[in-house]
Amino acid sequence: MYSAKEAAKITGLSTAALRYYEKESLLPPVKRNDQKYRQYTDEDIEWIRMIQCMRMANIPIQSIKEYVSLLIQGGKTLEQRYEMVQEHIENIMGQIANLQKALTLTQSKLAFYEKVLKEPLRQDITYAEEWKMFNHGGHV
Amino acid sequence: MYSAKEAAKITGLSTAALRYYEKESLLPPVKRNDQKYRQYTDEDIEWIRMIQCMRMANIPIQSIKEYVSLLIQGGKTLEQRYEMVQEHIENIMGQIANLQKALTLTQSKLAFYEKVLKEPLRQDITYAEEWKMFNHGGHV
DNA sequence: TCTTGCTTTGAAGTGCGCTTCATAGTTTAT
DNA sequence: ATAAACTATGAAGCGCACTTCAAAGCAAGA
Repeated sequence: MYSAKEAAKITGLSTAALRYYEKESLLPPVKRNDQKYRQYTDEDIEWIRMIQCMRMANIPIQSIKEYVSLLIQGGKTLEQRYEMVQEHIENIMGQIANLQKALTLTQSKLAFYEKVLKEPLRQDITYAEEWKMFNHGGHV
Repeated sequence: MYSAKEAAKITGLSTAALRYYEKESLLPPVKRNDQKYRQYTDEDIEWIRMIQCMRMANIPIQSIKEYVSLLIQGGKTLEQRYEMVQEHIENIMGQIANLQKALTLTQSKLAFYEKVLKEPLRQDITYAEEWKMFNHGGHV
């Protein structure tokens, strides 16, 4: 059992974010003690970690909410969850592909700068020249 | 020379977004014709593609603005740009790492669902059981 | 007792990256 | 001549994911 502050520390989220997630039904209602203070269980913490994993994949709160709703409804929603998870995977792979593209381009930019920095005479290059040279390498 | 609408079509951005970028100094002031209408050159289009590449890497507008500012100032800012680009690369690699992590977990989730779907007797699994089984596989 | 520190709540505020609106001027087609 | 289609501007609005605020309750230590 963890207090709000402890749960926040463990997960790296703010107590406000935890309350927000609960309010948005991203996690089931957290148990309270006599003083109405939240008492996060290990299960709650794991649940939060699952949410963090989904957020890390930039899955919107609303989609997580839908997934969690199905999860709570149980076994009969298995196929829907299966399809959702498939979509998530495709989404993540798309994001990775975009980032890889940007990474490749940015790395070639870095290589370009390295080259120019090694040639002191060329450091008076203008931005007009730069992007011409850079684009010649095939931008986007 | 392209009209606002043409530039929008070519880049896939809205004309409003193009004006917004210009307003925020993400691209140098675009030339106008007699009627004050914008006339995007091929260079402008390339510049916009560079911005799109950076946005694809989730680089915030403000950072792009700073980079562009240095770019326009020219050669003497080369080292600063070099450092910025290095930071961008690290940032992108970090994002990819996070997504890979999320992808791996999501794929193991999918595998779990596939397995359960192949065992009709187990489809009455509850969410409590599910995450126990799933977490046992090592969540996050 | 009184302060410090934890907690609660709903409501309002924030920052980002645009989008939409309202108003107005210009060009083209019918 | 008139309507349709394009452009311009500043300002306001929006969706998202939280954060911050304001007011209040409870608990332990000086």
